[in-house]
Amino acid sequence: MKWDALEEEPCSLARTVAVIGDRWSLLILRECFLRIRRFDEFQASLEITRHLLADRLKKLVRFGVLRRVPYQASPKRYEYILTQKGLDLYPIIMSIVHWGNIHMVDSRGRPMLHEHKTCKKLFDPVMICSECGVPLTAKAVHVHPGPGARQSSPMHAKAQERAKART
Amino acid sequence: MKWDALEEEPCSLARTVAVIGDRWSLLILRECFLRIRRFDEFQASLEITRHLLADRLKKLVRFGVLRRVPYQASPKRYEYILTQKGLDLYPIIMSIVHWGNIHMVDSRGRPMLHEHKTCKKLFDPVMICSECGVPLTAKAVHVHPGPGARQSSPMHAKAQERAKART
DNA sequence: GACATAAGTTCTAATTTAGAATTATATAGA
DNA sequence: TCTATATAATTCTAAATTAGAACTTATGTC
Repeated sequence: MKWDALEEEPCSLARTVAVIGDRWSLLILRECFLRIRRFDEFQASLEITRHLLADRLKKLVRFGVLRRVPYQASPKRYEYILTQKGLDLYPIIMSIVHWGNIHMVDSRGRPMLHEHKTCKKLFDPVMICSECGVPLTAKAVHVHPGPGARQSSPMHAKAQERAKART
Repeated sequence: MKWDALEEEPCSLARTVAVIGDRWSLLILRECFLRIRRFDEFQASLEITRHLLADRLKKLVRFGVLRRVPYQASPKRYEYILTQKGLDLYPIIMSIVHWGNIHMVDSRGRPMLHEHKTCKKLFDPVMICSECGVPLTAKAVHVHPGPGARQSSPMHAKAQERAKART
């Protein structure tokens, strides 16, 4: 499957993966949320080649996640700032960081702590149901095809049957 | 930067990206949460080459996200099931799907709908603060270095100063 | 005996990424 | 004027990764 095909898949995960599903994009976005904005700043804090950095920034701009904004007229210089669409990636970034905090830290402990300005406490993110407020687990969620669904493959259906039989 | 270096970074995001930060791993995990377990089922529902699928499954097993379990003795056959560490990826998957639902769907609408078995309603995931329960936004969070932190680079510090000046 | 199933492995060609060097445009100083 | 610096890239070659197809192994079935 080509990258371009991913964008067209009738699947919200696949389409999001087309935007952020490579390691550099996620690391660049981490920097964005840490207030990094300029080409050379990204390049200094990530050990990314200039080539790839230019490419990924272009991609993120094309998808509307970043906006390329002039900050100086002569010579023309630009910085890359998060759009609302980009800011909306925050739960993804936070849940990735949180999983790493739980499952990937070494003996020295967490590299970063998060403080909620609203309540002034160190916190972890918790994902809840918008309707009843209960924390979500995979087993408590049932998936239905929506209006944008595609027929699932025969093998997929077969696997679903086996899954049901297991329950 | 090599993939192996990512795992060693003093950053929970980078370390998680080392595990799930490529498109195939995320798509494979999507299938896992949809109850797909067997090699040929993965291969049929994703248009992945057998080569890469074998490679990625091995990686996910190595990281403890999947477990390779025999389901038939002769000939020996295995299936791949999520460990608790793997199940804990659910908030990441859900937040990725949700962002796609908001920002990437076409006119036909969402490919999938989620029903919460607990309250029996269609829902969206919401990320809240573990301490005060308020929904999280990037701007309401302040980041501190934790015990596992590394000194940030001079350029990073410079960028942070500029960020402060902007506020 | 021929064919089918499941879970891979192996091979070559195409694509992507790494790493270093170079370009473009303008400012600042000797 | 000449030289050096800053910022944001682009270009080049070599190395690594991925795509796509064919092959392997160990049964079980018609």
